[in-house]
Amino acid sequence: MKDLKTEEPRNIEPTKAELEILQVLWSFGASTVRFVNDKLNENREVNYTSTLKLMQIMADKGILTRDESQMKHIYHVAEKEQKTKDFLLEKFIDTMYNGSAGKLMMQLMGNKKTSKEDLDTIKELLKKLDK
Amino acid sequence: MKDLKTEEPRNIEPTKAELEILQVLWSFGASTVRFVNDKLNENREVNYTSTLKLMQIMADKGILTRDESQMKHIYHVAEKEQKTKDFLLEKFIDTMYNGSAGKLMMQLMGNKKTSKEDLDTIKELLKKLDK
DNA sequence: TGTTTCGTACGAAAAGTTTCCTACCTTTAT
DNA sequence: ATAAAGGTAGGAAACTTTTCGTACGAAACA
Repeated sequence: MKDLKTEEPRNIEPTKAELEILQVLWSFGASTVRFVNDKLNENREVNYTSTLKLMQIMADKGILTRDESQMKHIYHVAEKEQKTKDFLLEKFIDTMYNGSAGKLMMQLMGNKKTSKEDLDTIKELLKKLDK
Repeated sequence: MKDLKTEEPRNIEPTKAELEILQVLWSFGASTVRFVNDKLNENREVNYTSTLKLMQIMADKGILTRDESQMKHIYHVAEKEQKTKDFLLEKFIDTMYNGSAGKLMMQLMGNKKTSKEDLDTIKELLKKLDK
């Protein structure tokens, strides 16, 4: 058995179901299992104990930490949201665009999903960066 | 063997291992299993029959088609590369940025991975789009 | 011609992920 | 005080994905 307590906080790739949970915690902050499960059930049916189990596993992996001082444990995301998103974005760019963020940009620009507002936002950002 | 021929060509989400194979085919074009397996083995050890099996499964799912006229079957990607990438990018944006391409853009701009060249490319594109 | 090499096909094992049943404890309401 | 409601914990089942062993046919070659 590996001693998980001493493991380095290597970046872990969350599974699909884990990502759903992270999204809830990112949006609403530290929460109980009940709260997360309710949120998940707005989209699809999940049994309470399934969510509990998953969050326990995530705590074991170090993705979440929890406050057990109360009966209703409160789960926190261990890493900063931005750090995890940076990591996942980088992986996505690596696998999909051979590591070239520029290629991704270009795809975004030619994408219906990218609105005029998005483009304006970019122009603003570019101006700032130029200074 | 199940009759998969009548399946609708719904968008399928490739698994991780399937994506690796798609990347080889996207880069090098239609290939034999041997070729794909050799490429994969440049990164990690995989048994030939594992790759074969996976590509057969992908053909069953409709992700790949194959030319069986020769003994060495040639596998082709069924969908246009861009179509699959659009689909996967959209899913990524949905789960990571609540569907906002702009948010992704902003993250990219603040990202170390985005080089000056990338930014210049964007400026060029923006100019073209303005016309 | 025989043997070695290289290919496909198939099934099942192995590994990874997700779901939920059951047990049991604490809090709340009757 | 008891029942009901709601909480955690653990293990196993179910499902998905990945890997590979085995069988066997075709091609290459000695």
